[in-house]
Amino acid sequence: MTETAADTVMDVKVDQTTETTDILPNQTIYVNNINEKLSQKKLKEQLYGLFSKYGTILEIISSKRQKMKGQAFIVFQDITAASNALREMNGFSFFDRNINVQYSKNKSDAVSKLDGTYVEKKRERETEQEKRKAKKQDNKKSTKQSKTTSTSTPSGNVAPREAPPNRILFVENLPDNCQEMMIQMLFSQFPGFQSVNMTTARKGVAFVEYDDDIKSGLAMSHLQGFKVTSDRPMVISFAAQ
DNA sequence: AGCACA
Repeated sequence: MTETAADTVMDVKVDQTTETTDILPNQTIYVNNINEKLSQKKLKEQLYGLFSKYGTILEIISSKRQKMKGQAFIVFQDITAASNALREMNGFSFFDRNINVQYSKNKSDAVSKLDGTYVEKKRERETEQEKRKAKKQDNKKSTKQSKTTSTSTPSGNVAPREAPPNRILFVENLPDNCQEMMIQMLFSQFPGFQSVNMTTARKGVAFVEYDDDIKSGLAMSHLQGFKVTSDRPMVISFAAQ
């Protein structure tokens, strides 16, 4: 009796988890497929009642515009609250509709204002009507202005750097008297924390290492703009490769 | 279906 290994069939259960992982975690959740019969006031009341158990809700945004009907943004204070709400409430039957819950694509203004990263408005604030007309004029622009003047960075205007996700965070705009222990206490409260490195060569910056770039991103979203001192919001970016 | 905050 010889069993050939070729006869053993691997019974692989194909788990087609249809997770919407195309959007990064966000402390704001985007809800759609909401019954459009609800008035704005009633809608917000109901959403508050349903979602406040997951954590502090900073704000609920909904609009009566046709484009925005049946949708709402629920801004949580914590990303974990948003995650739990998403997990539990996606597909929930709400006034005879199964609501769809995702992370918001964008950061809410309410969050940016708390972060200190809120930028008032773009210079050219285009209404949606103007956008349509300007659409045709959307030709090539000289992309050579992408150099940011980062020679000297004033303490109030440091912007996070554009970099792909990295498990190591680059933290800057820290006050001079900021010590490594202080940074560790802040960042170690988030899962996956590994270490802090502050080089004496550059003051006011630190590198914080996590298990992976998901964990580091989560910590960043929590601590972005955190003011170690009242005039110094820390600026966090993914470290350069 | 549809990602805004005036």
